[in-house]
Amino acid sequence: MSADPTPPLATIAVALRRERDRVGISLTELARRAGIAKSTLSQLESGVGNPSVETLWALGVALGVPFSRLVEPPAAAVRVVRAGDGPRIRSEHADLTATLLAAGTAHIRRDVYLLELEPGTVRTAESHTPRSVEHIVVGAGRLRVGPEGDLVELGPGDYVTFPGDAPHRYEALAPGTFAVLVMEHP
Amino acid sequence: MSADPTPPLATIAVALRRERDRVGISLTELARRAGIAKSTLSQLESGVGNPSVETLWALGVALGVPFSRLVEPPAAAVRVVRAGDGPRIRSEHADLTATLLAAGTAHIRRDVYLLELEPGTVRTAESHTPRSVEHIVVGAGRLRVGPEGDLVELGPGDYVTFPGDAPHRYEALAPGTFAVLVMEHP
DNA sequence: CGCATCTGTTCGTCAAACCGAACAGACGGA
DNA sequence: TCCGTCTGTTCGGTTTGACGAACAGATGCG
Repeated sequence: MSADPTPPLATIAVALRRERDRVGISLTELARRAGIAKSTLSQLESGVGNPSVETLWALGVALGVPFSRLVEPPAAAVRVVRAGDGPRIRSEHADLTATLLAAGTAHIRRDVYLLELEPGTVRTAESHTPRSVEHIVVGAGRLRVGPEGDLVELGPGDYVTFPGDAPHRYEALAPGTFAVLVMEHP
Repeated sequence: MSADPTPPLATIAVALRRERDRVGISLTELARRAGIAKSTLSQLESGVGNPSVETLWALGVALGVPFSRLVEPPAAAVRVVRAGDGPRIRSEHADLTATLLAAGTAHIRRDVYLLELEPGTVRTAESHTPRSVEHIVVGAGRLRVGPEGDLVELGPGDYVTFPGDAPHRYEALAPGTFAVLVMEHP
């Protein structure tokens, strides 16, 4: 779990260009939003220069991406898991099934679950590993979810993220509720 | 939005001190291992100064921690993005809106999108960055998606993953189709 | 004590990051 | 065509981050 020994001089250049293209704005516009000189940005995208943290931070904010996305340096076949397929982890406490869709690898700690819940019971999770984060998107039904004291109600298409290392709970409010859960482990 | 507006000037200071204490080495020793002047490190731990990326990167390597641990503020708070909210990237070619929900962090380069599509048009993507991977879970409607020649049809709860660096397409087959897209960038 | 060696700090110098303006090229409208 | 406005680039001038040495304080050993 050591850090990457490659100084991201060139990585920053391509990352800036990639993220800027994603947002779809010009170099001039990005420089204006970030509050930096466009000459500076031009040189950064050209791969020359060693930006200060403040400069790169401002760019990250303007691009709407986390800072690390700009500095961390940068395989698969078609696989389908139909609803109801896949290895299931059934909760013994509540009417809930968690289906592991894609387990993370060493470098990419990422688990994608499909949650299926039925109303009437509450699924509580004490806490996961420190600094873990949960992302949830509801596909159908209604879901009351979140840390104790910060519960929110979600409908189809609603999204919520919250720390996974604090006690939290899931509770379906309508039949046929399902959601996508992306759990990050540090 | 997603990026933190607070410049991590002070965050870096406490992070450096914390990680250095964890390793159990002196300021002088850390400066030597990182190949930077100890005066520079002293000022950084004092909260003054705005280090360059190279400098901070060297410190991250010497400390054996990922770069982002030195700059990212501690934890994630509860954040809700209601359906229809969030910054949208609207396609000009088809009836599709992509909403950026959560950009990835240090080791985990992952963007979570909520895709909303209407039938009748086809959204084609040439290719993203090499080795990128897409994960899709359909929330409602029907979706025909995948690389050219390997298209699959998905209903609510269905899941598919495929390489993102090859030409692929999205096509809604029913009104009100939406899906969760998790895109990984290497 | 006297000296060595560590701790982290402060100071002067230099290279470089940053800025602003001036620049050439592309595109669109009158 | 001519003008206006966008694109991104390159060029001096100013600001500042990084360096190395000199510094005071703490600890240890003969």
